[in-house]
Amino acid sequence: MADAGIHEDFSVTGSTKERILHTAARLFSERGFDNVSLRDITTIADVNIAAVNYHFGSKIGLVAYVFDHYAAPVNAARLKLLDECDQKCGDAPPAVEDILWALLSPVFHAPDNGDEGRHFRQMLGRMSSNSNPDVRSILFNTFDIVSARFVDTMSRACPGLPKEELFWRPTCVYGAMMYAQADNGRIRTLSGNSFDSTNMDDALKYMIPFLTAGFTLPPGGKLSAG
Amino acid sequence: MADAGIHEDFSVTGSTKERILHTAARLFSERGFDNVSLRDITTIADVNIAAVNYHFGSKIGLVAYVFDHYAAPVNAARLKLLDECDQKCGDAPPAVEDILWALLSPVFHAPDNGDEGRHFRQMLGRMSSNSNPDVRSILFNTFDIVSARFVDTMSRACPGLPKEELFWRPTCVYGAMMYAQADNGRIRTLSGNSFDSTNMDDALKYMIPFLTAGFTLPPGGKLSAG
DNA sequence: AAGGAAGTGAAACGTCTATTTAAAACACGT
DNA sequence: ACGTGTTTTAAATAGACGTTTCACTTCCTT
Repeated sequence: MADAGIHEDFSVTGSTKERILHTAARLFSERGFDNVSLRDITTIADVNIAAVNYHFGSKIGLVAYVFDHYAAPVNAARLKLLDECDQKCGDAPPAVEDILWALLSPVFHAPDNGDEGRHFRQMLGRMSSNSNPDVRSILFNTFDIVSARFVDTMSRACPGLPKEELFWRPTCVYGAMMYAQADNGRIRTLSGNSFDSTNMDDALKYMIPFLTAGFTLPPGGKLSAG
Repeated sequence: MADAGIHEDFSVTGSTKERILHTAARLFSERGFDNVSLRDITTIADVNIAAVNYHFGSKIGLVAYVFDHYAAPVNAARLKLLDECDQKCGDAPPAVEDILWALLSPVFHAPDNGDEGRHFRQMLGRMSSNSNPDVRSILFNTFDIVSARFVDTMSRACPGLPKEELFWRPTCVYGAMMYAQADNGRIRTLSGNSFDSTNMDDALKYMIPFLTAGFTLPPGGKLSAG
């Protein structure tokens, strides 16, 4: 019913509910939560605005559904990999690098996901610092279990690490992860944009050694070799 | 003129322009840009709503002013410290740890700033992933010079580092910095909240060794000592 | 003291927002 | 073909938003 001239080149196929879901994921990934209106979504999805409240209850219900839809398989993969970290090492401490891989690879190394994976990553990065209480509780509920599991496994990988370190080191990890996901282009222009900074295999290849080096530092500490 | 009953316990003293400035900084730091209305600000600041457009032109003019007001001394301090990095080492490469200190300490290590420093940090963390084009250009204009200088100095500290590394490593640094600044409480509850995670001396104490370890890694690389 | 700029005040502007209503269209088992 | 539950539609609702207008007061200069 809407003017065909303003249709985007992204797919707006499938059922009404699916079109809303995919369009919402794309717009949330580009503009965050507050800068996307239901009218934006329903216009591009070529759907009546009342359909959102019919299928998802409210705008916050929509974003909760979108989050769960994309986060569920990611979290499942993370927990599976964290399980393997524990099994692989027996009674010995698990490997820091494996734990970081378990946390990062399910989000970054998903070339098979195509646009969907990228939309979820950017949406996450965009909303990770949103202050809306409803958005915050969705984020907490979605990632609390795997975050707690990550810190727990990491504390066993680094026995004797004081709790201050177990706060600031994961803070560095989560910050780096979120910032890389949002891909807001701040750093790209400063470091020469002649290469593909959207290659998420590179994100893993370069970030995991970086974060591993920080996390394997002795408590409080300086590196032995300068 | 507004009802005295809803006054906050923060200071709402000074001129009209100052009251708007300080109240805006506080609210932006707590709720970001989109979730703060001019009516929120002017109600708490006990000021007529028209005063914002009179003194600052528009809402985006206000946030630009607030940013510049707080960022200018921080950026000056950063550039001064980066200059000292270069001078100290002569022709030899500057030290990675010193460069990170130059970037981080002016924001984190400012106990003398009190509430103002904290408001600026959180505001920065909250808005670093905002997608509003006007907000983005304010961020770019405010921090581009010092960011470019940071990457440049770091590239001389790490000669031979490929440009992919000069993208992903600063991404980790900026991400960790922004996430720590926003202080959204995600990690705190997971690592035992029995200590003071708002101590910004700790932020420097623990984050700089972490990030230094990552940045001093050989290109592409594994650490020599496991 | 007079004049003029600077600042403040109450009220309204038009636009956008999420949400709701109720009627119409559809799908489908009987 | 009929009736029933589900989905889609157009229209309207109430409220929040940034911004503007203009009359009023305050303050400083001459």
